[in-house]
Amino acid sequence: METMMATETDQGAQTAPFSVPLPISDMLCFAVYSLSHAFNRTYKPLLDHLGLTYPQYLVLLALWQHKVMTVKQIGEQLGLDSGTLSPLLKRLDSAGLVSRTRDRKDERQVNIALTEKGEALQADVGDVQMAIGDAIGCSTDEARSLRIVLEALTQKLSQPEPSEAADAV
Amino acid sequence: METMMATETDQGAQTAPFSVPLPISDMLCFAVYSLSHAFNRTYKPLLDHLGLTYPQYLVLLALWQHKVMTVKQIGEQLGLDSGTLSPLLKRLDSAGLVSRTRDRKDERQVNIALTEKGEALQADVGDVQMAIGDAIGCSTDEARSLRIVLEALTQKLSQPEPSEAADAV
DNA sequence: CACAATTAAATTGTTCTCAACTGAATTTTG
DNA sequence: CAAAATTCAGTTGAGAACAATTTAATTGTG
Repeated sequence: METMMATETDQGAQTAPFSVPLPISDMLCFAVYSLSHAFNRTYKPLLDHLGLTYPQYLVLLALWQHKVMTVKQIGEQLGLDSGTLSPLLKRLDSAGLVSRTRDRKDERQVNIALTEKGEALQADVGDVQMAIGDAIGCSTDEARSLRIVLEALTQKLSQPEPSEAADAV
Repeated sequence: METMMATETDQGAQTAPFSVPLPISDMLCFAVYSLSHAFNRTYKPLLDHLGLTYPQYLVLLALWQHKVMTVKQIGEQLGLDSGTLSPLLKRLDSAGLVSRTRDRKDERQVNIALTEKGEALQADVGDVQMAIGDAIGCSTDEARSLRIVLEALTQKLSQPEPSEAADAV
C-alpha cells in the first residue's frame, strides 16, 4: 500500500509570491534564488547516487579538465574562497577522490589532483548530465542564449559599480 | 596610485569556466549558481546595514504583505522548510522584528507576526531596492522577461518529471 | 641581509539548506 | 469514542557559503 507520495514535502514550484508591489529587481533576484534551489533539488538525487554534492561535482568537473589545480585556481573558476573549499576538498580527499599535496616550488600552495578513483568517476556522470538535460527540456539554443544573458548579468553585478551614467559599454 | 581595484578578493565575474566539452545543462546550471551568488554579494552589504540576511529579508517581504503568516505559509511562498525557517524566525524574534505565537484554534501552528519595529523597517528598504535596481542596470522590460523565463524553468524543474514525450504543455 | 608587505591555505564563527527524526495536535477511520 | 494516519513545528546532523582571523611562505624594499 502507500502509493502515498508526498515524497518531496512539495516545496518548489513557487512562481511570484510577492504579488503586489515589489520592484522588479527583487522579483528577478528571487526568481534566480528559486531557480538555483530548483536546480539543486534536481541534481541532488542524481548526485547522491554518486556520493557527491553539487559543489563537489563542480570541483570534479574542473579537475577532470585540468588534472591538477591549486586551491586558488579552483576558487577562481568557481567563485569560492578557501573557507568553502578547504573543508570541501578535505571531504573529497576522505572519499578517496582527490589528493592534496603541498607544492615543492611554493609551499604556500596545495595541489589538488584526481586519484584513480576520482578519474574513474567521470565515467558515471553521463547519466547525471543526461537527466539534467531532460529536466531542463528546452532546446540547446534556448539554453545557450539564456546562459549568455545570465552570465552577462553576473558580470554586471560583479563590477565595482561604475554607478550609472558611465559610457555605453 | 592604486587604481588597482581587486576590491572584492575578485571573486565573481567568472564566465564559462569549463571551456571544453560540458553539456549545456551543466553550463546553464552553473550560470544560475554563479548569478545567485553574485546577487547575494550585491545584497549583502546593503542588508548588513539593516542587520538582515537575504533569506530574512525575503521573510520580511512576505510579512509586509500578509501581516501574519504561519511557518508553513512562509515556507510555501519561499520554498523553504521548517528546518530552515525555525531557527531563522527565532533570530528575527531575537532581533525584535517578529513575534511567534501558537495558534489558539490549531495549536500545531505558529503565527508569525511583525512587531512595530519589524513594520517600521519597511521604510528603510527603499534604498536597498533602488541600489539593486541600479546594479542590475537593465530595463524593466528586459528584467521582467528574464524573470518570466526563469520562473518557467523553475516550474519545469519542480514538476514530478513527466519524463519526455508528454503532451505539449 | 632584515624587515615589511603580500600571498596561500586553513581555521573559526555565523547563517543557510536540507534530510531525517521527534513530539504534539488534529483529523480520519473503524 | 479509540486507534491510526496525518500535519505542523522544532531539533539534529552534515554540508555549503562567507567574513574575519591565523599561520606559513614568498616577495619587495631599504
